[in-house]
Amino acid sequence: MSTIKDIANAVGVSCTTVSNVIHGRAGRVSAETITRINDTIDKLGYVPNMSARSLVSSSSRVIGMISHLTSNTKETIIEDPFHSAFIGSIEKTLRENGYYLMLRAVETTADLSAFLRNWNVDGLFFTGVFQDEFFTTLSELNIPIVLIDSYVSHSNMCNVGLEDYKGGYTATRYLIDQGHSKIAFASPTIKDRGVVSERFLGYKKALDEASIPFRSELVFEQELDTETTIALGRRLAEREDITAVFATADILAAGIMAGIQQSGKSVPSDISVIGFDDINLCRLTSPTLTTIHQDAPFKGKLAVNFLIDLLEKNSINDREVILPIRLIERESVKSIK
Amino acid sequence: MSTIKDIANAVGVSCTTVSNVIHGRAGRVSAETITRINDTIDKLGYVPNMSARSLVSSSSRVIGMISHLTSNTKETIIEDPFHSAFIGSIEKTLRENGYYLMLRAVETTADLSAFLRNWNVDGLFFTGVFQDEFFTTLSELNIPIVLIDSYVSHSNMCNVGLEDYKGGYTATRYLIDQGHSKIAFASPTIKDRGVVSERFLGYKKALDEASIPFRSELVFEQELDTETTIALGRRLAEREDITAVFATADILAAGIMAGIQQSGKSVPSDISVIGFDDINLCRLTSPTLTTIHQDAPFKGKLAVNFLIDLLEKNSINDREVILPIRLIERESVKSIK
DNA sequence: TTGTAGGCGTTATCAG
DNA sequence: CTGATAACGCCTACAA
Repeated sequence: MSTIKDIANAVGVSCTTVSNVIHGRAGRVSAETITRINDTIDKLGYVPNMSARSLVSSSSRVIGMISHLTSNTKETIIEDPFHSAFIGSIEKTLRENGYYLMLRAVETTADLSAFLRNWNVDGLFFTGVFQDEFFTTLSELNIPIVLIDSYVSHSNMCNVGLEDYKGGYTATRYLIDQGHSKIAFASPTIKDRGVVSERFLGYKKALDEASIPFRSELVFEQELDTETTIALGRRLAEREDITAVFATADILAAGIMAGIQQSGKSVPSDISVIGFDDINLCRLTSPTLTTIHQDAPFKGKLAVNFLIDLLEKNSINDREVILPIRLIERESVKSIK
Repeated sequence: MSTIKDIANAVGVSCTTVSNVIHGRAGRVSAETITRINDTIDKLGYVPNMSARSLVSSSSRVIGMISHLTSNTKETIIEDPFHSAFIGSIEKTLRENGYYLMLRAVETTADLSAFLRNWNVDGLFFTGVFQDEFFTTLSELNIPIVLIDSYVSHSNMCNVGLEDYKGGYTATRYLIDQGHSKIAFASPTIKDRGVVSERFLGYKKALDEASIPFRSELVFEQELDTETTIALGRRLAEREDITAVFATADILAAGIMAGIQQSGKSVPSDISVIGFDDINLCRLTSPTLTTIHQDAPFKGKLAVNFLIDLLEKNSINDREVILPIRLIERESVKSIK
């Protein structure tokens, strides 16, 4: 547990000099002292005490990845298979830039700001933020924030998003092009100005363009747990007025597909299914799942780069990146032209 | 950003008294002062500066969840769908007990100990530790450590594991009971004294008990990425000397199943498949996947409870918990008796 | 080129 | 019951 003082004593210089060397303020120290100090640092195995640094500098190099717990959401973001896909790439990039990642779930805005002040948190990642009280708190926070998959914007935040509208449109349009017109829409709760609502608007747009009347009874808002999604598949299988389903998440699509199949019907012969995200699962189901692809690890990487630019006060060219989607044709959609 | 000093000034007492109240050392403070201080704390929105606490106490309430990066493992544990399942429950329980969770990937033991000293880390979670140099470092660490899924033990660590041997045995025995004798074993690299090797031993034991000779050409060690697992399924489908496969992970089993099906063969008619873990995916494939169940969130919860007991110096009844497995029969195994 | 000194917010010791 | 005071490790004016 050696400290700067130990190094200073060992070398026979003052703490200031050691500190200067550690921070690369080479101009003020003789070359010889620098090497002697560096050697001693290695020999004694000195590592900085971040608490002490944090205390004196009011910043910590701690980045929070926040998961907003709502009353009906007991799961944290971390458990969601899609989001966990990019947390690894976030940790990696942060680490390579000298930052540390804390995972934290919060229920209230008070929880959040307490957490931030507890640790002098330097920056934040947030996913799926809506235009609500929470967002207001965030916008007053005065630390760099990168929003992922959120349709809100503010001058001191950056956004990494996806062509959700286009994705919804593309999926639906594809089904229409294959001859479908009785197309169900399945998703979690459609909250205003969120990822899902954008995809929903895309769905409606495609219908509209093809002069297919929108029917609200074909919209199914569901939880994403496996039981519920399979049950939905069963219900869908019984209806005569549906030939295709657009599900806004692959796990939902897979559950629906399983439910349909368990009802003795077939995908895509009886009902076609298209998903969203292109997670690994898509290639493991039978039939394989046609879906809208997005690059989750890349999303994570972009988010970190944004945050690091903000933290290091680099100039930001844009405040927002919207990643492209693309259709991946597999086997779960049948042409009925 | 109010501090203890601010509170002290506002109330007209000393920092010491405020600190005493904050830490519930009620005996030394008058009831009236206590309420006045608490009121002011609420009014001013005081939250403790953890860096300052950490600095003076050499402990931080930070718990590290460490992911060991090896040269051939670029992925961090966090990306693994099975492990990410319990990280949420770990964060939750830690938080409820006043701890904070840092995620960190390390390559070397030096990385690890630097990290620990950077933050005065109070405790650690580790998964899949082997009897190697890394373990030696861990055992000299002198902070509470909880090992998950690791077949090494040490006096200052606790273990949360699973009946892996029994799981391997049960899966294989089940296949045998269904009339199979040409049973392949598929897994990631079998490292000595690891989860996989235990399951492998269980597999061999079951074969042995049934007087089925072990054939090393039926052992397939593979990476777990989707491409590779599907390719393995294809290879397996071409062989005449296999009627069943035991895969040590559901994602592997699912990939194999997909590969078999994509080769035009059928599961379970041509080849039976049994997995391990019982993740959600098992109910989404077609046929649904017969597997060995384990309770991942519960594993996480146990691990945290262990760690908290160690941290708070509660007496530990056992240093080790081995969670039970059980067979879940679904549709991917066919009786050929 | 190097050193001194004060302070970041908190806790603990000891004295009143 | 309450209050000074020193210390944790580090940083940064400012001084030499």
